[in-house]
This record gives sequence, C-alpha cells and structure tokens, in this order.
Amino acid sequence: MSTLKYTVIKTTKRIRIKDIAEKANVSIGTVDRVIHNRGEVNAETKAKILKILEELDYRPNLLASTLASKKTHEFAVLLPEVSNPDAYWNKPLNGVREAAAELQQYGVSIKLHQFSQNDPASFAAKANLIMESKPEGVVLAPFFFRESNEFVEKLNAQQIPFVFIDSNISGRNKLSFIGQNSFQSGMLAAKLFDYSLPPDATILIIHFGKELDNLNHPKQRERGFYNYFETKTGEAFEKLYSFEIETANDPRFFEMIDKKIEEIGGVSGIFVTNSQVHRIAEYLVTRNIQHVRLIGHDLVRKNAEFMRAGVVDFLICQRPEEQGHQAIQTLFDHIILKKQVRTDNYTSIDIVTKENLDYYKEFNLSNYGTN
Amino acid sequence: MSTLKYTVIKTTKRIRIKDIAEKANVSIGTVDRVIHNRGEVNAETKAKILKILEELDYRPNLLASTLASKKTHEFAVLLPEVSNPDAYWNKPLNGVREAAAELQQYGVSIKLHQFSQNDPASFAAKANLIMESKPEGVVLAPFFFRESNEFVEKLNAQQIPFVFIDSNISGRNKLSFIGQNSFQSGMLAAKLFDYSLPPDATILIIHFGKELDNLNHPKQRERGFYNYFETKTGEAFEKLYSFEIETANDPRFFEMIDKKIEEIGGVSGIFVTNSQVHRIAEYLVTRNIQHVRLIGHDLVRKNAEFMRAGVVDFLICQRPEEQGHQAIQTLFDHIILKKQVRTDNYTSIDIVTKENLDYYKEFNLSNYGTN
DNA sequence: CTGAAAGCGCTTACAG
DNA sequence: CTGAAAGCGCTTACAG
Repeated sequence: MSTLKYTVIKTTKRIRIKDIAEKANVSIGTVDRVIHNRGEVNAETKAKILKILEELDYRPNLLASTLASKKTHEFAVLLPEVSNPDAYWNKPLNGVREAAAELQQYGVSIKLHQFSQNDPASFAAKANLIMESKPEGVVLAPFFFRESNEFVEKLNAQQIPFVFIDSNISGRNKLSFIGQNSFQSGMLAAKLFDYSLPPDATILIIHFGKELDNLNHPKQRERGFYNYFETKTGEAFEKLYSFEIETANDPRFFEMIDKKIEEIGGVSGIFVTNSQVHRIAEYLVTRNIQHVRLIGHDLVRKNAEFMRAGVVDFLICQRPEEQGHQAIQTLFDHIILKKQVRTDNYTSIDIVTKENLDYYKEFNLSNYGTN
Repeated sequence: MSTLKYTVIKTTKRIRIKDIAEKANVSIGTVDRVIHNRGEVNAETKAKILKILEELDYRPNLLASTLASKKTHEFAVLLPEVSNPDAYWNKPLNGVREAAAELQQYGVSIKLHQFSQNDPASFAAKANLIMESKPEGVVLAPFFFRESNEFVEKLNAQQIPFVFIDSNISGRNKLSFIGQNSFQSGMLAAKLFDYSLPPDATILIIHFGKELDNLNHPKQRERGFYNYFETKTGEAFEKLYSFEIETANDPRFFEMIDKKIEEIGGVSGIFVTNSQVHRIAEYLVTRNIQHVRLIGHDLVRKNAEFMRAGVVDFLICQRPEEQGHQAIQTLFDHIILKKQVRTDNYTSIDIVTKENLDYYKEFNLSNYGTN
C-alpha cells in the first residue's frame, strides 16, 4: 500500500530548440540552421550549438516538425500486377497499404506502379515512369534480372535509396532487402519430408514457371532441399527427382505428371517450390491418388482450401504482408527519421498446417464484437 | 513515357476544424466543443455542426491535437517478474517496451508493475497500487484466477478498460484478449508426433508446475493433444500417458522420470506442455537417450540451444513480443484514437525447427552494416 | 550571418 | 452559449 514500486517505461524530458537557443544565446532560427545543416552560420556559433545539442541529447519533436513543414514525401513502389484478390502479390501490397495508412499523417504519399509478370518491357517502362517522378525512395521486387539492374543503376546515379522486396540482388548498393531465405526454406521442406516419410521414400520436386535462374526462389529452395539430404548422415538417402513445368495451363498438364510419376516408379511425396502447389493438389484429387505427402509454399486461398481438405500437408510461408509493411517502414526510418536500418531482413519461415492455419493473419476474418 | 499510370495509395484531402467552422458560420471553439462533446452548445448549432462533420468525414489531426494538448496518458502493465534476461516473460515485456517507445510522442507513459509467480499476494498488492494510480488503461496477465478476478472487478467499477495478455478469463467485460489458442497448439503438437512417429508409438506428456487448472495453457494444450488423436480415424491410436512434475528443481527429478518411463515401457516421443522442455532435453542428454522425438513450447534461449544440438525437435511458439506490443497498441487505439478494437486476438501458432530457428526475431542478432 | 514573425491544426483557459 | 487569443515545437520565408 505504501511502498510504491514500479518502473516507468520511457520517461520524456523533452529538450526543445528553444532550450538550446537560450543556452547558446542565439535565436531558434540559428539553432534550426545548424540542426538542418543549411549553412549560413558562423563557424564558432555553429560549433557551440552543436556541442550543446550533443550534451543535452536533443531529439526533434516529430509531431511538431511534420506539422509545421507542409513537406510531403513521395515513395514509389514497383510490384507485379495482381489479377485477382487471392493472388499472392496482393499480400505484400496489403502490407504496403497498411504502412501507407500509418505514415500518411507524416506526409508520406505512396505511388504504386505495377508490371506484368510476363513482360519485362512493362517492368522497364514502369521503372522509367518512376525515375521521371523523382521519388524520395523506392521499393521494388526485382523480378527481371536485367531490367532490375538497369533500374537500380539509375536509382544509384540519382542517389535515390531503394529497398528490394521478395528477392534480392547482391552488390547493388541497396538500402535493404526484405524477404525469405529460400535456401533455408528448402532445407525445412526437406526436413518435413524426412520426418514424415520412411527413409527410402521417393520424392518429386516440381517447379512451375519458365526460365528459372538461380536468383529465383524455386531454384534456391531446391538447392536447400538437396542440401538437407546431402548433409544428413547415418541413414539411407531418399530418392529425389526434379521436374520443371512451364505452365499449369498446358492442357496436357495432368498427362505430363502421370508420365513423370510412372517414369520414376511412383511417389511418396511431392514438393512444389512455389505457391502453385494447389495445381498438384487438384491433380491428386482428380486422379484419386491418396497418401502422397504434399508440401508447397504460401498461404493463398486455394492452397488453404486444399489444406483444409487434407490434400496439402504443409505450406511454408514468408509473411508477405510484413514484407510490404516493413519495406515502406524502412524507407521512412532512413529518409525521415534518419535512423540506421538493417541491410538484410529475413522474414520468418512459417510452417503452416491444418491445425494452425486459422491463426495466420491472412485468413483471420475480423471478429469485432462483444465479449 | 507519356501515359502515366499509377495508383496513389491513400490521398490526403485534410478537412480542418477551421473548414467546418466556416461552413457552419461559427468559430472553431464551438466546433471543438461539439467534437469533444464538452457541452455548452446550442442544440441547433450542435446538430448543424454534427451534420457537417459527418458529411465532410472530418478526422482530427492527431499530430496537432497531441502537440497542443499537453495531456499525458498513463497506462499500467501487470506482468510476472523476470529473474533473468532469458526468461520467457521478458519477451512480452520487450513488446511492451517497443510500443512504449513508439507511443511516447503521443504522450503515452507506461508504468510497469511486476509480481512474483509464486506469490498471489504480490499480485494483489500490485493490483492495489495500480488502482491507486488511476491509470487510463491496464494490461495484465491474469496469472492467478482469484486475484485476477478481484482486480478486474475493481477496474470495471472504475470503468478502466483492460486487456488480458497470455491467458484469458471469459465473461469479465475485458476490452481485449491477446494470446495463443492453447487447445489448437496442443492439436498441432499431436499432429507433429503423428506425422513423425509410427502409429503405435508411446508418447509421454509432461506438465511442469503445480495446481494446474483448466485456465492454464498446459491443461488446454493437453486437451487439444488428446483431441487430435481421439478424432483421428482409420488408423491405430498411439499410446498416450500424462505425467505432472511439480518442479524441476526437485533433486529426485531425473529418477522420477526414469521411473515413469520404465513404468510405461519406454517412450518414442515426449511432449512438454510449456517452455520447460529444456529440462527434459537435459535429462535425455544426461541419460544418453537418443531417438526420442521431443516437442515443447516457446523459444527461450535454452530451448534454442537444445534445438540446435538436435535434442529438441519442434518448438511451438506464440509470438510473445507481438502480444506485449499489441496489448498496448489496443489500449491506445481504444482510448486515444477511439477506434473499434478486436475482442479476441489469437497470435500465430509457429512451428520452429532447427532450420527456421534463426528466422524468428527473438534470436536475430542485429546485422547493421554495409551492403 | 542572424533574428523576428507567421503559420501548421489543434487545445485550453478566458472574457463576454 | 460563443468567440478571440495564446500556445504546443517546429519550419519557412523575410528583413536586416
């Protein structure tokens, strides 16, 4: 009752420009000039003010400063088009939207540009539009290697900071990368098979998409997958096969798979290296094939449905909303708050199953209401 | 080059009090009075202003309003003491700290009160201190059922909104609950055993702690665990046994386990229903018992270490930092922003393994630096 | 090179 | 019941 014992988290003893000015015997205008380094200040006074600033650990009041400056900060975002609300790329976009709403009151405005996933030229065209609009910062998914490099070169030339989202290109002087470590996620997929299948099981790895290079998630995931089994010691190795499918829209899609499976003498497990795993789920259901362990990526609606139905066993996910949100936040921290930011931001590698599916944000319907 | 095609996410066309005032032919003071409902306004003018407010969808500028009002908002937080930096309860606390730092500039100040996990009286004492300090909102872990109820009754009497964190008590007029759905997390643990052990395996469930009731995570997890196997059809059931250990500090701890395992004729899997799984890991290492599938909860340092060493196979986690952060944010949203908030907030149920361990925030060391 | 003044959108006494 | 004024901490021309 008497011995008050508690901790106050973060006390505020705000130092204002005015306090600095008084201590230095100058006007607040002069202090402001040195804080923002906009010259025209006597070297001596400047030094004196700088010292006081340091001593008193002055932190500007962000509220006041953004309120006073009607300045607005423009960021540009370059992402793939989304054909429907269930598409994967809608998720990072939602994260971007969230961040946009939060930072709006600080004068941040975000322009979204979208390119076609089948058309590198559209990427380049949008990149040019972005350059013309001279944004203060850029978030991009470096989807096409060549075009991304060209874009990033221009950004560097103009000293515009940029953040890679989803995929990374190294050595390009980026501000930050935010996405999944695909190699590790491949390792994890392998482990899940290893734990849930007998040692001599046959596993088929399926890639969807064309022109896969080593920058892509699929190839990195495959590398991680093989790596897990290669470094596993003591036990028999599983039998592993890889298979590439250009597009699931090919009418002969099912027959191709039939043939492949026959060729390798049946399968116990299938690993799809991207979010298209629902295509294989469809195949298994149609062909009435049961007891095949099926693992893929990303919590898009169709994958969730096949998971609920018990066809997809595990989905490995990467928090795409968080990626979008964090990319914008990183730009804000660097440009407006002048904070140090992290160069590499790997998002968590989540294992989603039927049992925890509903606890991943994406599918949480709002449940406002009474107690 | 020419057809600019982009979307601006969130445009701001700020309506100010001044705009409302002009449209209503009154002064901004009057508008302010109706906005804050502090009476003394002619009924007719009030109606008129209300209508304009609605029409123009007026949103107050949070920056300006917090800057102008030197008002400070005090929240109180009641959590268990943390004996060392690796303790579980340090994690929600870090989330609280994060939120405190972010909301500081809005005048939010947070007082932290901590009780002993072995002493219900200390909980009650701290609760009284909180009542005396008359905070605007409270976050609490309802650790002791009786004492929590008493506290919550007083809060309700004073109309102070409160948020439960970690555990929930239903029907107490809470503002919100933030934590894990333990029943589901138990189901998930069961599934992981089911996938990775043969159908007739023997599994031992171990609870640490005393006086476990149905409100606790452990019992709920156990219920979910049994439920999974009970509802599983078609295959043989695993053999399941439960075992309660009051404290791992008991010198006869290892012998107790020896005896139990002998009694049930050996085990293939052990499930520990809380973060103490490292105790069992120690046991297995000391006794040199291998090939036992070991699953537990929460990413505390010791658990992570035994996971890296390959002794713990899976950890089921609940994002404790997020819980702390969100609890404070919820109070802020309700009290300052007057937003509608969610009554139940279940955090994700994460499956952590050796392969994705490093991608869970808690153990990400900072990697500031160059590209 | 430096100071004084107006203003950002809101809140808070104060006068009438 | 209502308006006018000062002030929150900062920014931005402007005058000297």
